[in-house]
Amino acid sequence: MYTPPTNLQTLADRLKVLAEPKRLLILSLLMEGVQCNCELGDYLDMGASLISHHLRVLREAGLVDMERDALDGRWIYYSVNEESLVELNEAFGLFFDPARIKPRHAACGPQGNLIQVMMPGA
Amino acid sequence: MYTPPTNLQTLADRLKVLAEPKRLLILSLLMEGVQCNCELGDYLDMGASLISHHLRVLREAGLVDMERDALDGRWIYYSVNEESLVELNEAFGLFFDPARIKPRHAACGPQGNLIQVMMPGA
DNA sequence: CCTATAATTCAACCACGATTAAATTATATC
DNA sequence: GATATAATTTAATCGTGGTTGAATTATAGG
Repeated sequence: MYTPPTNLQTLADRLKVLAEPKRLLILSLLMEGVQCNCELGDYLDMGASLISHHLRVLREAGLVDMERDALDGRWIYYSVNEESLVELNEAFGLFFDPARIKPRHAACGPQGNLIQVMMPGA
Repeated sequence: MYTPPTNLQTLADRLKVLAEPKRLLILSLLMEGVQCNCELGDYLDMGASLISHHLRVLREAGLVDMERDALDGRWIYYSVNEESLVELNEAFGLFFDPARIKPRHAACGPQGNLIQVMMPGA
């Protein structure tokens, strides 16, 4: 059985979290310094419940952190976890590196057989 | 309404194509020089029909190319489209760049009001 | 306590896409 | 033409996850 270079399941999990336009939108806003659910709601035209849902997914993936306001605990501020973003960038860069592309090796089909015919000893 | 830096829908579309472990597996094999459906089947323990499905998705996304064998047209060889992989890498690198993270600006909550109190002219 | 606010959780609905097996296409060989 | 092979397409099933509104939690202030 073929064993891939990196853990594909975890890579796919991370990608799945990000493969959602509204989550990318939220992440983008968080990167630009926007913070709490209420303000996100102003920008995003989504229900607070839906924003909470997406924030939870992002948080469980380790991409964002949350923090209650010290003065008024009703307010929760979200921010992007820089470490996880660095990791993400590295993982993507490694897996989708064009340098990984190797030339074809004709192991099947007539081209593959051709090699057998011309190089019987191989 | 907030306008994100890049087209988030197209970015999400690309991510959605890749957010699938078996497609990542196929892509990984293609990058390592494996070519046709039959051989992929040997490595992947999937039905040919499912492999075809995933290859189609990857092809429609522009990530892989297909080519019929010149000698025996029944065989089809797949390969990774290097250009699209380069683009992908760039797009990911730009969007998930940790340098994009800006410091918080407290526009709401008590912290936000605090600014109003202390700097009424702002 | 009671009310108000910020946010989350819950329950229900719905659509999209992975998966499977059967049918179909395309090509080659006799 | 008839048969075989490589691969795709089709049709049907099924689970996961986005979406919504209502109920719930957590906190603050009178």
